Order: sequence, then structure tokens, then C-alpha cells
Amino acid sequence: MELGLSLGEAAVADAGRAPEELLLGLGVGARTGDEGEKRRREVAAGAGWWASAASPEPSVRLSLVSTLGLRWPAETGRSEPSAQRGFDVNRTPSVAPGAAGTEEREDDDEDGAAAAFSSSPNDSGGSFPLDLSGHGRLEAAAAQAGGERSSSRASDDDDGASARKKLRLSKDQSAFLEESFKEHSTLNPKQKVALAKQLNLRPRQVEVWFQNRRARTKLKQTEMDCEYLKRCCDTLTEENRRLHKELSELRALKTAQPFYMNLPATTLSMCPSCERVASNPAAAAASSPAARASNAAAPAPEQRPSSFAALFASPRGFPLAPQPRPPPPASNCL
DNA sequence: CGACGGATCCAGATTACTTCA
DNA sequence: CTTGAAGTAATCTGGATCCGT
Repeated sequence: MELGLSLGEAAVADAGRAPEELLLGLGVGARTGDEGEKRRREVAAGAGWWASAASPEPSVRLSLVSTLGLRWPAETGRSEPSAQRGFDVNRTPSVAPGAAGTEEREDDDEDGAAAAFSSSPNDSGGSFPLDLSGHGRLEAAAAQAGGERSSSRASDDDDGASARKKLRLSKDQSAFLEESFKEHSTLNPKQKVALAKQLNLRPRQVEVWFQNRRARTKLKQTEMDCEYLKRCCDTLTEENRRLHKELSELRALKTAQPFYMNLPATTLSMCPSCERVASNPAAAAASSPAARASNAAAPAPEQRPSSFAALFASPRGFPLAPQPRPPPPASNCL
């Protein structure tokens, strides 16, 4: 079971997503085994926000050829998540099999892996194993970043003494990571290591960057959704106010001039579903969906008192503008 | 087959640092 | 030069899942 609240295009300016791609889904259901893992993958991939954008079967590698013209090394394809865990094909060979548990220790291992890729933590330029000829920009950037980071990276390597030096990723590194993120908001271990290798970063840094990036995306999306819902609320409040006013006007009119009291009883009927008054069965029939389909022209308002014309005016623009107003429950009224 | 513990990944919250007005 | 806000890299914590025993 899933309850979906579609927010329409107003909330999807981000990332150029199509309006129909934004769904605030409230998923309710049992999760077991693979389902749970699948959900995790989907959520991690941002499926909660642009589910339709996420292909059911993510491509094997990140395509990074767009702006930076970089490619993934010719690595073997990404295995299925379950297979990933089955036999650690995605673990870097340099990671010791018995490697250990906490993220700090994992980080250490990854440092080891990174060190295996890089002749020296601070030796950025020469450590790029990929053919980046013609892409000296990134290479230079990585070299520059390596140079800039040399102190912090060194402090990472020498115990750091709990001092947390914060490096700043270079523009090109960020751009490269952004490109990767556009392709996949999550990384498998191989991709992580390859990306780290390309950017001369530690895999842990790449992992952290993706985690933070996902968090930022979600935050931004939440803010946009909140903003949109606020606007919807304002519009609905205004609509409610207007309807109340209209109702009081009608009541006043009724007291002052109860014209329809003189009408034959059969010509007035209250629609049970929308609680509006239909002037006569013919009109009601004419306004039925089928009749409307065949005859789009609304009943001539001038045939009814002006207040009725207002009452039976064509459907107003729904406050949730981008969304087509859902058809009312079985009703003969407009 | 189920229980258990280790490994891993992730989200969310928070901290610490950098940059900039 | 100082300062506060914003941005973000890094850390911590807890939950979920997988896998081997």
C-alpha cells in the first residue's frame, strides 16, 4: 500500500526533474529480506523523491564523460547488491580480509587502499592511473588539491592527535563528484575506490562526500516541498474564505428573495456527494460526465438567477494549480 | 533452521573548520 | 581586522542487512 502525495511541478525545479517525477510517497507495507535491502537501495538512490528517474537496474558504472570527459577505468561491471555481499568482489584487493569493523578502522584500511593506489598520499599528479591525457584540467586540479591538502592529508596520516583538519575539495574535484552523483547517488565499493583513485582522495572521503551530498539533496527537497505546501495552504485558506463569503451571500439572498421557493419541487435537487443544488434533472443530466464529454458547453448561466450562475460556475481553478483537479465522487453536478 | 555476532552501509544529527560578506 | 552566517568536510550514533558460525 502506498499513499502518494503528488506535489506537481512547482516543487520540482530542482535538478530538472519532470513534474510527474516528484512524489512524496508514504510507503506502508511489510519489508522482508530482499525487499528491505531493495528499499534501502531505492531510498539511497533517491527513489523517494524521484522514483521514476531511478532506473530499476542501475547502470554498472558511472558515466563521467559529460563535462569533464572522464571515464571509468575498464573495470568489471557492478554486481547485484546481493551478489556484492555474497562474495566480496567489490572489495578492494588491498583490503585485508580480516579487516575490521568500525568506520575508523575501515578508514584506515581504505587509507591503505588509497596508499596502494597512490605512490604517496601527497603525490597527486603521478598517481593517476587513468589515461587523462587531454584532461589536464582535472589532473592539474588534483595535483593542486593534493598540494593544497598536503598538510591535512599528512595530518590524517600522522595520527592527527584528534585534530580534525578540514580539507576543501577543489572545484574540479567537486564537479567530478557532482557528475558522479548525477549518475548514481550511491556508490558501490568499486566505484568508490575508483572515484577516490581518480580524484586522489581516500575512499572514505568519497563516501563521506556522497553521504553529505545525499543529505543536502534531501534537505533542499524538503525545503522546497515545505515551501510549496505552504503556498497550497495559503491558496486553500483563501479559497475557503471566498466560499464562506459566497455562502453568506447566498443565504442573505435566500432570506431577502426566496425565488426558488416558487419553483416546482422537482426542479430542485441536492447532490448528495457534493452537496450542491441542481436546478433540474435535465441540467443535472447535462452536467454529467458523459453529457459533458459530448457537449462541452456549460448550461447557459443566464437561464438561472445570477446567484445560481455563480453557484454553478465552471469549476474553479484548483488551488493546487499544476495538478488537474481530481474528479468529484460520482456526482451529477459540475 | 534459528540465534548470534561481526562487517558493512546508510541516515540523521552534530561538530569543526573555511569562506565570505 | 573582526565577526557572524553559511557552506561543508568529518565524526558520531543507531538502525538495517548480510553472512558465516
